[in-house]
Amino acid sequence: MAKFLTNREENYSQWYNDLVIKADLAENSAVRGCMVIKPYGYAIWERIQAELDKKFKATGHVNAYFPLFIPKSFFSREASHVEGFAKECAVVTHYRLKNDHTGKGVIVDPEARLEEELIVRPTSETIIWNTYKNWIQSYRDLPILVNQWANVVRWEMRTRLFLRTAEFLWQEGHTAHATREEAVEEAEKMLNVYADFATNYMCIPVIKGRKSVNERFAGAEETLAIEALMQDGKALQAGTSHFLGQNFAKAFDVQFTNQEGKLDYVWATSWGVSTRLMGALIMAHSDNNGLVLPPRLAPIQVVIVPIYKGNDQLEKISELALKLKSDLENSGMTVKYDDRDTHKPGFKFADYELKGVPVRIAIGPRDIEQGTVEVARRDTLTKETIKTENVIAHIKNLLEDIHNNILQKATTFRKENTYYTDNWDEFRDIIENKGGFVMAHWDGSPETEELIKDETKATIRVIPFDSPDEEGKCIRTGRPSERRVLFARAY
RNA sequence: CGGGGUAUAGCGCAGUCCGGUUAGCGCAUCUGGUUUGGGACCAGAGGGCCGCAGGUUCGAAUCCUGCUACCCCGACCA
Repeated sequence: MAKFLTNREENYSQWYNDLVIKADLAENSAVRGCMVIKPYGYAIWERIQAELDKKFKATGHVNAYFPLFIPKSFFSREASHVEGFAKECAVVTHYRLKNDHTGKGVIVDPEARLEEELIVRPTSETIIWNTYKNWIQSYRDLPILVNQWANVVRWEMRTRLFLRTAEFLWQEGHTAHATREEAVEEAEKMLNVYADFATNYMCIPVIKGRKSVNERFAGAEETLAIEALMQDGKALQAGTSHFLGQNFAKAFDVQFTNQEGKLDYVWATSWGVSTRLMGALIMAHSDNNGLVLPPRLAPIQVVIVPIYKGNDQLEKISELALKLKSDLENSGMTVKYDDRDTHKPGFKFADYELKGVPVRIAIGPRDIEQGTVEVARRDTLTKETIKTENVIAHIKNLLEDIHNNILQKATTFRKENTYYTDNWDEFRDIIENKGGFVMAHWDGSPETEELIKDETKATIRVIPFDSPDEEGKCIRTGRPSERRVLFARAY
């Protein structure tokens, strides 16, 4: 089985690379660091978008679109923001090509230099706050709750499909508020939206918390994040939400008149998730047979494969298959009937397993005779024979079972790979040899975090919200600590 | 951006050291037939500017120079 995939236990990162390609999710393009997201991969992203978009709308947000290009001068307005992104910006300097005078090919027209260079957005805070300045005069104009679905570019040195690409797709929410409290509440609310989505749609349990100063977003006063644990024991940040304070309002002079008639700067948040979630989805659940997709995000939830000899059999089987398909669809499921005659059933079985389709129905002549179908589930790779009249209800329940099982499995895995330690040698041993989350005490200083990072490659993923107050000593320096924080090596 | 590796048919590779028939092999593709309850079999066929651009040579996949992309390891990051 799965003889085309690298074994997960032998070489996890090669397994991941193979899987992305073989499951037809994405491939590298002719442009360095930029991927082509293939139809099946994009279909999963569309499912992610659809569900998140619903949640954004349900929490009062609206979609809009801002430019891809940002004038260079905008970046220098917020000091730490420039510093954070300067090293990875693509810059547009010219607006025209012309024919090369030697005859072949085109060159950049040196006379078409832009007066002000444009930055391809690595994120949109600057252009958006420059715009919000015109939208906001009074407290009556607030809050502004805008999201945009867009692509952004960060010129990464080393890229991996979905996990880190030079161009990626994401959504970025940018909100403006009259009070600090309201903005803080918004940032927390959206983090909860992400956490809920990760858990209940992606079947990935996450730890919510604050980022340390070192890991904070450039320009934020506070960065909140959800962290997920991958099967190789590395952490992956699955969503971030920033409380931006008045930093961008001050940088772009966005003031409003409050109810007391006084001028004040606007309070801001921004929050986002990217196509990196695809990487999380793949790495959290999949196995040596291929993808394992959570039913709520699977583009195809049920596939029906006919097994037949000759057209007579196929006709009978198709009749039942099409009836089942339409009944399942009427019950809200997405179904594909694969009656291609160009591939054998065994090939199709393996192929849909590779692609992570949660449920497969096989119908052969024996089933027609006995009034049954064979139902196989992807997560456990088990099969059972079900009476045809029960199949709709059965599969509806089965999809729920699969959802719960995948989530349960991921939760158990995380539990088994979360360690508590107060001993530095043990800490190093866990990080180096076992991987996983390590809850340990930290003295709260950026210097100590940096030191631990240099020595172990582990960083503080988050300071968890639910980490209880607990007197202790810093794992590295022995200085006093008030609570445990979450350490791990990260993607 | 530093170190290492790779680039030959759609995919995976051999050939490159030591230049010399018509550049091979497996998978995939196409045609015909037999098949179909876990990645089918037999027979035949098609497919190549040897990554790109220069150079050396009577002659270059093979030697030299430059460029580009990908993979692995570091530094940086969602």
